[in-house]
Amino acid sequence: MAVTLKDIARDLGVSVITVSKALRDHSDISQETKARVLKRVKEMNYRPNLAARALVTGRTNLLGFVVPELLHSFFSEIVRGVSSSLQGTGYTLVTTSSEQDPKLEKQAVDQLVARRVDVLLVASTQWTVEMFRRVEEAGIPYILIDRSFTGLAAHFVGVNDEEVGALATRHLAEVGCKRIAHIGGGGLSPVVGRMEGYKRTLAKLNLPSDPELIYNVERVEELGDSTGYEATKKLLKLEPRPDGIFCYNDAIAFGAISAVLDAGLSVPEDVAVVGCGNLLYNRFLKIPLTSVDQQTMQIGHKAGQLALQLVEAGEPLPPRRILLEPKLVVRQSSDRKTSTLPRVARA
Amino acid sequence: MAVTLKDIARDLGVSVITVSKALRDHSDISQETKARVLKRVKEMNYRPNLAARALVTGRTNLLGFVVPELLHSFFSEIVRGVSSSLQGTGYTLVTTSSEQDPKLEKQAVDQLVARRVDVLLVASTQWTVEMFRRVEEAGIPYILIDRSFTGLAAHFVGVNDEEVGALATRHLAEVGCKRIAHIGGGGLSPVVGRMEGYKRTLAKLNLPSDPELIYNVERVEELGDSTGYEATKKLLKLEPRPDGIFCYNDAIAFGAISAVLDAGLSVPEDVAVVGCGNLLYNRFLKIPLTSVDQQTMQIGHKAGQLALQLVEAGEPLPPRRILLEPKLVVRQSSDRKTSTLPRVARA
DNA sequence: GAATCAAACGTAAACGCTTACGAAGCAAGA
DNA sequence: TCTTGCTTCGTAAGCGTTTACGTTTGATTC
Repeated sequence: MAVTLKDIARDLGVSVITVSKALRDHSDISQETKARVLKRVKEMNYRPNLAARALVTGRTNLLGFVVPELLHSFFSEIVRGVSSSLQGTGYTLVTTSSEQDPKLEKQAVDQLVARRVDVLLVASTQWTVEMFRRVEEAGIPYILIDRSFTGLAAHFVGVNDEEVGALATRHLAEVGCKRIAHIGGGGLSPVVGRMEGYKRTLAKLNLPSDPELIYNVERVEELGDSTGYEATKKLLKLEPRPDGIFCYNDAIAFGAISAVLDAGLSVPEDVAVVGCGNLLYNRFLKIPLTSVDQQTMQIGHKAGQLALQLVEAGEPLPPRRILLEPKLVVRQSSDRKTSTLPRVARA
Repeated sequence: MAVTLKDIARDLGVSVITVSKALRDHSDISQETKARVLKRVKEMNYRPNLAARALVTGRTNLLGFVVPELLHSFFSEIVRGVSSSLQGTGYTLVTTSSEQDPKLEKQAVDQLVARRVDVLLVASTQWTVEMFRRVEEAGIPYILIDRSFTGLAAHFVGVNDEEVGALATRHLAEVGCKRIAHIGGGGLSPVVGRMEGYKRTLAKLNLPSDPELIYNVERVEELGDSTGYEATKKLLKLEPRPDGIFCYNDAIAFGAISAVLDAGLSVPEDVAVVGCGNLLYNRFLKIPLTSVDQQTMQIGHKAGQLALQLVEAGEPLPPRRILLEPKLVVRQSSDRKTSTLPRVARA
């Protein structure tokens, strides 16, 4: 069916090897035959059989990327960034969603390992490190995206999550919030990091760091709008009531805002809300949402470049940790104009 | 590095063939040896080399899917639906975004054709049919998703777009709109179909079908919120002003609503707005958006199943056309409670 | 004019797997 | 005893490519 090297070789009266070499311009081949080959290749619309090549070279030219979900623009944008790095390189990106399910994630990783992808990118929902040990055994280099693990010396691309938490918390303080709550939870590194940044900042500013101001979810998949709604309903019952909420992500913040409004209170006057991720349509929301931008495109782009380096290197490289600086994007949900502290840039 | 059939065969004192057959349980192999093989395979954590298998069988167990973009939840949900069909089948889905660019789309398709994917799914941004001829030449079955082409007898999964247009337009009429505008344009089949449904419905209801009520964009990539904003600004200048806008998609509707509000008018009282696609967070918007749901998950799911049928069949099947019924989801942006016609179900 | 060398091309083998066919063993029917 | 047939396994070949190493040719050197 498809044109093979053999077809071209026969057609030109040379050996298969000559054609093969000409295509990857080996120094072995004369300019003249090289030209003849390339011409015929174009005419016959030859496409190398990548499976055959993979078999002999041991490289598939496939990159695997397992993300927790694709419905929000957050990971979609990271995927987009990775793709942009791969554009024109001949590498194909295989993206799989784990649907926030650690078991599905393992299956997806298994699939990609079985496919012998050259590099694996994972934004993991995993509790333990065991899965990655298996990837290591398979000899496949991998890069953690957005979420890292203590005790796992691996490549990582993401943001400084303590800084994320600090930015958000400090901003809420700046607009006059005195009791700042936080909705997060679960063991993921960004959750932990942001919580740290939140606590540290509260301490630094001498604001109350009351445990009951922190709402912790059990599992990752609960980090969505309905959780944000329920959590906020509970937080609003506290005495005294929190006047600012820092949410682990934007979806939670959507729910939080709804809950505040449903309680007959106003955003940002009674309660200011800040999310993380800076999703695509935050500015069209009921109350446009202030959010910590994590430079998703950049994360993806850098990760893609690192992935290419790892394949080119051909041998394990010492773990790199690429951290991007988060940026606060102020919108109505926190824009109280009652600044008590020096302000940060807005957008 | 990795365990091969040969390793297992040597280990068990049988031939490679026997192991191979046992794994795909051929009738050729006795229950006993089959059991021995499977046991050892598990112990040694053997994973077949899919590249090698692809080379000899000519099937890669890869499905390709080219989408226009992944940032909105629309295509992400379709991807999710496809994945759900593939779950546990051993097929891997390769999703690529064309970023609404016909050239990039061609490149992406070329890549996937070169990879010899077993089936190709495409939600195309193409003007012409030429690209698909090349896919046909390569002998790769393909399925059009969401967008079809007249004169291209191909498998298709999507909604009845005339019905989409009719649903939206009829609804706007039902809530009392007398001058209904439409924002769409470009040559894509859904655009054309919805416009048809819109016009037909206006005619049926004896409402004015004024050409100046229709805003046509030139190119696909313009079908976004900024276009919606600009288009609506112009539409609002008409005399008499339109009191309802049916938008080709939700992103356009976001912009439309913003423009109406910025003009000092109210939604839905002065201008009711309806979008299409029913994106994930429509209900959290400034004005929760009424939208025609296109059953994205279902589209993906059906497409995945059809794709599997096509591979299993191994030969070209007569083109199937799977049409899902669109459903109107009424929210605040059109909820005027001033019904003049019998109402449709709401959500 | 024999030895040396670089340039240009080819041979052999392998990557890991499957498909088609053949062979060995044993039981049953003639 | 010989054929027939079934079960169970193995042999041979090939999928399309690359890598390592040969071979040929003509030019260069002394």
